[in-house]
Amino acid sequence: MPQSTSRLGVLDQLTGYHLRRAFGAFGADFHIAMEGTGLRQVLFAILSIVSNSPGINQSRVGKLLGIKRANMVSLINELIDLGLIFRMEDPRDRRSMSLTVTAAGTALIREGLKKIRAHEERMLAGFTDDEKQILLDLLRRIEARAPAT
Amino acid sequence: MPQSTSRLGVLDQLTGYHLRRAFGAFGADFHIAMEGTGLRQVLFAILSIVSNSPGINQSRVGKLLGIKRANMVSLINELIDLGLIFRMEDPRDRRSMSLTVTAAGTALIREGLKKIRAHEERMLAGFTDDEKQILLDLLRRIEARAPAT
DNA sequence: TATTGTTATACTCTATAACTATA
DNA sequence: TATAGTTATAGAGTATAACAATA
Repeated sequence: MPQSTSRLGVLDQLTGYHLRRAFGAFGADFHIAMEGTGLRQVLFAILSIVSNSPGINQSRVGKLLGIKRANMVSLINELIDLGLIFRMEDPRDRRSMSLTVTAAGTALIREGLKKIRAHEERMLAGFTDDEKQILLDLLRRIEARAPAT
Repeated sequence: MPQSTSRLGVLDQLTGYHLRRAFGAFGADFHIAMEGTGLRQVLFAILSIVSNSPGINQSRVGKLLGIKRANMVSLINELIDLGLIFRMEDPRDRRSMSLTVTAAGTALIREGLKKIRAHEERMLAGFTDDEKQILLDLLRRIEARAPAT
Protein backbone atom coordinates (compact mmCIF):
# COMPACT_ATOMS: atom_id res chain seq x y z
CA MET A 1 0.00 0.00 0.00
CA PRO A 2 1.99 2.93 -1.35
CA GLN A 3 1.38 5.84 0.99
CA SER A 4 3.88 7.88 -1.00
CA THR A 5 1.30 7.87 -3.80
CA SER A 6 -0.26 10.82 -2.00
CA ARG A 7 1.59 13.98 -1.07
CA LEU A 8 -0.41 13.78 2.14
CA GLY A 9 1.61 10.87 3.50
CA VAL A 10 0.15 9.34 6.65
CA LEU A 11 -2.59 11.97 6.79
CA ASP A 12 -4.30 10.32 3.86
CA GLN A 13 -5.15 7.27 5.93
CA LEU A 14 -6.48 9.25 8.92
CA THR A 15 -10.25 9.50 9.24
CA GLY A 16 -9.95 12.57 11.46
CA TYR A 17 -8.04 14.44 8.76
CA HIS A 18 -10.59 13.67 6.06
CA LEU A 19 -13.45 14.43 8.41
CA ARG A 20 -11.93 17.88 8.95
CA ARG A 21 -11.53 18.53 5.24
CA ALA A 22 -14.97 17.23 4.30
CA PHE A 23 -16.52 19.31 7.07
CA GLY A 24 -14.67 22.35 5.77
CA ALA A 25 -15.85 21.75 2.21
CA PHE A 26 -19.45 21.37 3.36
CA GLY A 27 -19.22 24.45 5.57
CA ALA A 28 -17.85 26.65 2.81
CA ASP A 29 -20.57 25.64 0.39
CA PHE A 30 -23.25 25.97 3.08
CA HIS A 31 -22.08 29.52 3.69
CA ILE A 32 -22.43 30.38 0.01
CA ALA A 33 -25.77 28.59 -0.26
CA MET A 34 -27.28 30.55 2.64
CA GLU A 35 -26.06 33.96 1.59
CA GLY A 36 -28.84 36.47 1.98
CA THR A 37 -30.81 34.43 4.52
CA GLY A 38 -28.69 35.56 7.47
CA LEU A 39 -28.54 31.96 8.68
CA ARG A 40 -25.44 30.03 9.64
CA GLN A 41 -25.24 26.28 10.24
CA VAL A 42 -25.79 26.60 14.00
CA LEU A 43 -28.62 29.08 13.70
CA PHE A 44 -30.49 26.87 11.26
CA ALA A 45 -29.97 23.86 13.51
CA ILE A 46 -31.35 25.66 16.57
CA LEU A 47 -34.27 27.06 14.62
CA SER A 48 -35.07 23.63 13.31
CA ILE A 49 -34.94 22.00 16.78
CA VAL A 50 -37.18 24.67 18.30
CA SER A 51 -39.61 24.30 15.42
CA ASN A 52 -39.68 20.57 16.02
CA SER A 53 -40.23 20.92 19.80
CA PRO A 54 -42.12 24.13 20.52
CA GLY A 55 -41.71 25.33 24.10
CA ILE A 56 -38.31 23.62 24.51
CA ASN A 57 -35.80 25.48 26.69
CA GLN A 58 -32.28 26.65 25.83
CA SER A 59 -30.42 23.99 27.76
CA ARG A 60 -32.27 21.16 26.08
CA VAL A 61 -31.59 22.62 22.65
CA GLY A 62 -27.94 22.92 23.57
CA LYS A 63 -27.77 19.32 24.76
CA LEU A 64 -29.34 18.04 21.54
CA LEU A 65 -26.90 20.00 19.41
CA GLY A 66 -23.77 19.71 21.55
CA ILE A 67 -23.66 23.42 22.35
CA LYS A 68 -22.78 24.60 25.85
CA ARG A 69 -25.34 26.55 27.86
CA ALA A 70 -23.11 29.61 28.01
CA ASN A 71 -22.78 29.70 24.25
CA MET A 72 -26.48 29.30 23.65
CA VAL A 73 -27.28 32.71 25.10
CA SER A 74 -25.95 34.89 22.32
CA LEU A 75 -27.15 32.48 19.64
CA ILE A 76 -30.71 32.65 20.97
CA ASN A 77 -30.37 36.42 21.21
CA GLU A 78 -29.39 36.53 17.55
CA LEU A 79 -32.44 34.53 16.53
CA ILE A 80 -34.69 36.77 18.60
CA ASP A 81 -33.13 39.92 17.15
CA LEU A 82 -33.79 38.48 13.69
CA GLY A 83 -37.43 37.98 14.68
CA LEU A 84 -37.24 34.23 14.06
CA ILE A 85 -38.08 32.93 17.54
CA PHE A 86 -39.46 34.33 20.74
CA ARG A 87 -38.63 33.53 24.32
CA MET A 88 -40.83 33.54 27.41
CA GLU A 89 -40.57 32.40 31.00
CA ASP A 90 -41.90 28.89 31.57
CA PRO A 91 -44.72 29.32 34.16
CA ARG A 92 -44.12 25.80 35.54
CA ASP A 93 -40.37 26.34 36.06
CA ARG A 94 -39.40 29.94 36.23
CA ARG A 95 -35.74 29.19 35.65
CA SER A 96 -36.49 28.01 32.12
CA MET A 97 -37.03 30.08 29.02
CA SER A 98 -39.59 28.54 26.70
CA LEU A 99 -38.70 28.96 23.01
CA THR A 100 -41.06 29.13 20.04
CA VAL A 101 -40.53 29.82 16.35
CA THR A 102 -42.32 32.85 14.87
CA ALA A 103 -44.18 32.84 11.55
CA ALA A 104 -41.16 34.52 9.97
CA GLY A 105 -39.00 31.77 11.46
CA THR A 106 -41.18 29.05 9.99
CA ALA A 107 -41.02 30.70 6.59
CA LEU A 108 -37.24 31.02 6.80
CA ILE A 109 -36.85 27.38 7.78
CA ARG A 110 -38.79 26.38 4.69
CA GLU A 111 -36.74 28.67 2.45
CA GLY A 112 -33.48 27.64 4.12
CA LEU A 113 -34.27 23.96 3.84
CA LYS A 114 -34.77 24.33 0.10
CA LYS A 115 -31.35 25.94 -0.24
CA ILE A 116 -29.77 23.37 2.06
CA ARG A 117 -31.20 20.46 0.08
CA ALA A 118 -29.77 21.95 -3.12
CA HIS A 119 -26.45 22.47 -1.36
CA GLU A 120 -26.37 18.86 -0.14
CA GLU A 121 -27.19 17.58 -3.63
CA ARG A 122 -24.32 19.64 -4.96
CA MET A 123 -21.90 18.27 -2.39
CA LEU A 124 -23.09 14.70 -2.80
CA ALA A 125 -23.41 14.71 -6.58
CA GLY A 126 -22.32 11.31 -7.82
CA PHE A 127 -23.32 9.57 -4.59
CA THR A 128 -25.93 6.85 -4.92
CA ASP A 129 -28.84 6.81 -2.48
CA ASP A 130 -27.21 3.82 -0.85
CA GLU A 131 -23.94 5.65 -0.39
CA LYS A 132 -25.72 8.64 1.13
CA GLN A 133 -27.46 6.41 3.66
CA ILE A 134 -24.25 4.56 4.48
CA LEU A 135 -22.46 7.85 5.06
CA LEU A 136 -25.22 9.06 7.39
CA ASP A 137 -25.09 5.76 9.26
CA LEU A 138 -21.32 5.83 9.71
CA LEU A 139 -21.34 9.46 10.85
CA ARG A 140 -24.12 8.79 13.37
CA ARG A 141 -22.09 5.96 14.85
CA ILE A 142 -19.12 8.29 15.29
CA GLU A 143 -21.28 10.96 16.94
CA ALA A 144 -22.40 8.43 19.50
CA ARG A 145 -18.83 8.58 20.86
CA ALA A 146 -19.02 12.29 21.60
CA PRO A 147 -18.72 13.36 25.25
CA ALA A 148 -21.92 14.64 26.87
CA THR A 149 -22.43 18.39 26.71
CA MET B 1 -40.02 7.14 6.97
CA PRO B 2 -40.95 8.70 10.29
CA GLN B 3 -38.75 11.73 10.78
CA SER B 4 -40.54 12.45 14.04
CA THR B 5 -38.79 9.36 15.39
CA SER B 6 -35.87 11.66 16.08
CA ARG B 7 -36.08 14.82 18.13
CA LEU B 8 -33.71 16.23 15.54
CA GLY B 9 -36.42 16.46 12.88
CA VAL B 10 -35.11 17.34 9.43
CA LEU B 11 -31.58 17.74 10.76
CA ASP B 12 -31.28 14.00 11.17
CA GLN B 13 -31.36 13.50 7.40
CA LEU B 14 -28.79 16.21 6.65
CA THR B 15 -25.26 15.03 5.93
CA GLY B 16 -23.84 18.46 6.77
CA TYR B 17 -25.30 18.30 10.26
CA HIS B 18 -23.88 14.85 11.00
CA LEU B 19 -20.55 15.81 9.47
CA ARG B 20 -20.40 18.72 11.92
CA ARG B 21 -21.22 16.53 14.91
CA ALA B 22 -18.86 13.72 13.92
CA PHE B 23 -16.08 16.25 13.32
CA GLY B 24 -16.75 17.72 16.75
CA ALA B 25 -16.62 14.31 18.42
CA PHE B 26 -13.34 13.47 16.69
CA GLY B 27 -11.85 16.85 17.52
CA ALA B 28 -12.71 16.61 21.21
CA ASP B 29 -11.14 13.16 21.53
CA PHE B 30 -8.11 14.22 19.48
CA HIS B 31 -7.58 17.09 21.88
CA ILE B 32 -7.61 14.73 24.86
CA ALA B 33 -5.42 12.19 23.09
CA MET B 34 -2.73 14.75 22.31
CA GLU B 35 -2.59 16.37 25.72
CA GLY B 36 1.00 16.90 26.74
CA THR B 37 2.40 16.85 23.20
CA GLY B 38 1.51 20.49 22.51
CA LEU B 39 0.14 19.45 19.12
CA ARG B 40 -3.24 20.33 17.70
CA GLN B 41 -4.85 18.81 14.60
CA VAL B 42 -3.52 21.52 12.27
CA LEU B 43 -0.02 21.52 13.72
CA PHE B 44 0.29 17.76 13.32
CA ALA B 45 -1.00 17.99 9.76
CA ILE B 46 1.54 20.67 8.81
CA LEU B 47 4.36 18.83 10.51
CA SER B 48 3.42 15.68 8.70
CA ILE B 49 3.28 17.39 5.30
CA VAL B 50 6.66 19.06 5.78
CA SER B 51 8.14 15.77 6.92
CA ASN B 52 6.79 14.13 3.78
CA SER B 53 8.10 16.88 1.47
CA PRO B 54 11.26 18.41 2.95
CA GLY B 55 12.03 21.88 1.58
CA ILE B 56 8.37 22.61 0.73
CA ASN B 57 7.30 26.22 1.19
CA GLN B 58 4.47 27.66 3.30
CA SER B 59 2.08 28.36 0.46
CA ARG B 60 2.26 24.83 -0.87
CA VAL B 61 1.63 23.37 2.57
CA GLY B 62 -1.34 25.68 2.92
CA LYS B 63 -2.75 24.66 -0.46
CA LEU B 64 -2.46 20.97 0.40
CA LEU B 65 -4.23 21.46 3.71
CA GLY B 66 -6.75 24.12 2.73
CA ILE B 67 -5.17 26.78 4.93
CA LYS B 68 -4.85 30.35 3.69
CA ARG B 69 -1.40 31.87 3.26
CA ALA B 70 -2.08 34.56 5.84
CA ASN B 71 -3.04 31.98 8.45
CA MET B 72 0.01 29.83 7.78
CA VAL B 73 2.38 32.44 9.18
CA SER B 74 1.56 32.12 12.86
CA LEU B 75 1.16 28.35 12.60
CA ILE B 76 4.65 27.99 11.16
CA ASN B 77 5.94 30.36 13.83
CA GLU B 78 4.40 28.11 16.49
CA LEU B 79 6.13 25.05 15.08
CA ILE B 80 9.44 26.89 14.92
CA ASP B 81 9.06 28.17 18.49
CA LEU B 82 8.41 24.58 19.56
CA GLY B 83 11.64 23.57 17.80
CA LEU B 84 9.83 21.14 15.51
CA ILE B 85 10.69 22.65 12.13
CA PHE B 86 13.09 25.22 10.77
CA ARG B 87 12.67 27.75 8.01
CA MET B 88 15.21 29.14 5.55
CA GLU B 89 15.16 31.24 2.43
CA ASP B 90 15.00 29.20 -0.75
CA PRO B 91 18.15 30.19 -2.72
CA ARG B 92 16.42 29.50 -6.06
CA ASP B 93 13.40 31.66 -5.26
CA ARG B 94 14.07 34.18 -2.58
CA ARG B 95 10.38 34.83 -2.01
CA SER B 96 9.93 31.30 -0.67
CA MET B 97 10.69 29.94 2.76
CA SER B 98 11.93 26.37 2.65
CA LEU B 99 10.63 24.26 5.53
CA THR B 100 12.26 21.21 7.12
CA VAL B 101 11.40 19.08 10.15
CA THR B 102 13.96 18.93 12.96
CA ALA B 103 14.99 15.75 14.76
CA ALA B 104 12.69 16.70 17.62
CA GLY B 105 9.91 17.17 15.08
CA THR B 106 10.46 13.73 13.61
CA ALA B 107 10.37 12.19 17.07
CA LEU B 108 7.17 14.05 17.93
CA ILE B 109 5.50 12.93 14.71
CA ARG B 110 6.25 9.34 15.61
CA GLU B 111 4.96 9.76 19.16
CA GLY B 112 1.92 11.75 17.99
CA LEU B 113 1.06 9.21 15.33
CA LYS B 114 0.95 6.47 17.93
CA LYS B 115 -1.50 8.48 20.02
CA ILE B 116 -3.55 9.41 16.96
CA ARG B 117 -3.83 5.79 15.86
CA ALA B 118 -5.09 4.83 19.32
CA HIS B 119 -7.53 7.76 19.20
CA GLU B 120 -8.83 6.70 15.80
CA GLU B 121 -9.29 3.12 16.97
CA ARG B 122 -11.27 4.43 19.92
CA MET B 123 -13.51 6.57 17.72
CA LEU B 124 -13.98 3.81 15.15
CA ALA B 125 -14.41 0.94 17.57
CA GLY B 126 -17.03 -1.38 16.14
CA PHE B 127 -16.24 -0.39 12.56
CA THR B 128 -15.09 -3.19 10.27
CA ASP B 129 -12.04 -2.60 8.09
CA ASP B 130 -14.43 -2.40 5.16
CA GLU B 131 -16.49 0.27 6.82
CA LYS B 132 -13.38 2.29 7.67
CA GLN B 133 -12.26 2.20 4.04
CA ILE B 134 -15.73 3.10 2.78
CA LEU B 135 -15.86 6.07 5.14
CA LEU B 136 -12.46 7.30 3.95
CA ASP B 137 -13.55 6.90 0.35
CA LEU B 138 -16.81 8.82 0.82
CA LEU B 139 -15.08 11.63 2.72
CA ARG B 140 -12.39 11.97 0.04
CA ARG B 141 -15.07 12.33 -2.61
CA ILE B 142 -16.68 15.15 -0.63
CA GLU B 143 -13.36 16.93 -0.17
CA ALA B 144 -12.90 16.96 -3.91
CA ARG B 145 -15.76 19.49 -4.01
CA ALA B 146 -13.95 21.99 -1.82
CA PRO B 147 -13.11 25.35 -3.37
CA ALA B 148 -9.41 25.99 -4.11
CA THR B 149 -7.50 27.73 -1.35
C1' DT C 1 1.80 41.30 -13.50
C1' DA C 2 1.81 37.32 -10.39
C1' DT C 3 3.42 35.06 -6.27
C1' DT C 4 5.43 34.53 -1.34
C1' DG C 5 5.40 35.94 2.97
C1' DT C 6 3.64 39.14 6.15
C1' DT C 7 0.68 42.28 9.21
C1' DA C 8 -3.59 43.72 10.74
C1' DT C 9 -8.16 42.76 11.59
C1' DA C 10 -12.70 40.74 12.29
C1' DC C 11 -16.00 37.05 12.96
C1' DT C 12 -17.24 32.70 14.58
C1' DC C 13 -16.90 28.60 17.47
C1' DT C 14 -15.72 26.54 21.64
C1' DA C 15 -14.38 26.28 26.49
C1' DT C 16 -14.17 27.59 31.56
C1' DA C 17 -15.30 30.10 35.67
C1' DA C 18 -18.38 32.49 38.39
C1' DC C 19 -22.71 34.72 39.36
C1' DT C 20 -28.28 34.90 40.02
C1' DA C 21 -32.60 33.00 40.50
C1' DT C 22 -35.13 29.43 40.99
C1' DA C 23 -36.15 24.44 42.16
C1' DT D 1 -27.87 20.84 46.44
C1' DA D 2 -28.76 21.01 41.59
C1' DT D 3 -30.32 23.30 37.40
C1' DA D 4 -31.38 27.32 33.90
C1' DG D 5 -29.83 31.27 32.31
C1' DT D 6 -26.34 34.69 32.19
C1' DT D 7 -21.83 37.38 31.92
C1' DA D 8 -17.11 37.66 31.07
C1' DT D 9 -13.25 35.96 28.95
C1' DA D 10 -9.83 33.40 26.33
C1' DG D 11 -8.15 30.30 22.66
C1' DA D 12 -8.56 28.64 18.25
C1' DG D 13 -10.11 28.53 13.22
C1' DT D 14 -11.06 31.07 9.25
C1' DA D 15 -11.74 35.12 6.18
C1' DT D 16 -10.34 39.60 3.73
C1' DA D 17 -7.46 43.53 2.58
C1' DA D 18 -3.21 45.55 1.88
C1' DC D 19 1.82 45.83 1.70
C1' DA D 20 7.04 44.59 0.58
C1' DA D 21 10.16 41.75 -1.79
C1' DT D 22 10.91 38.95 -5.53
C1' DA D 23 9.90 36.59 -9.82
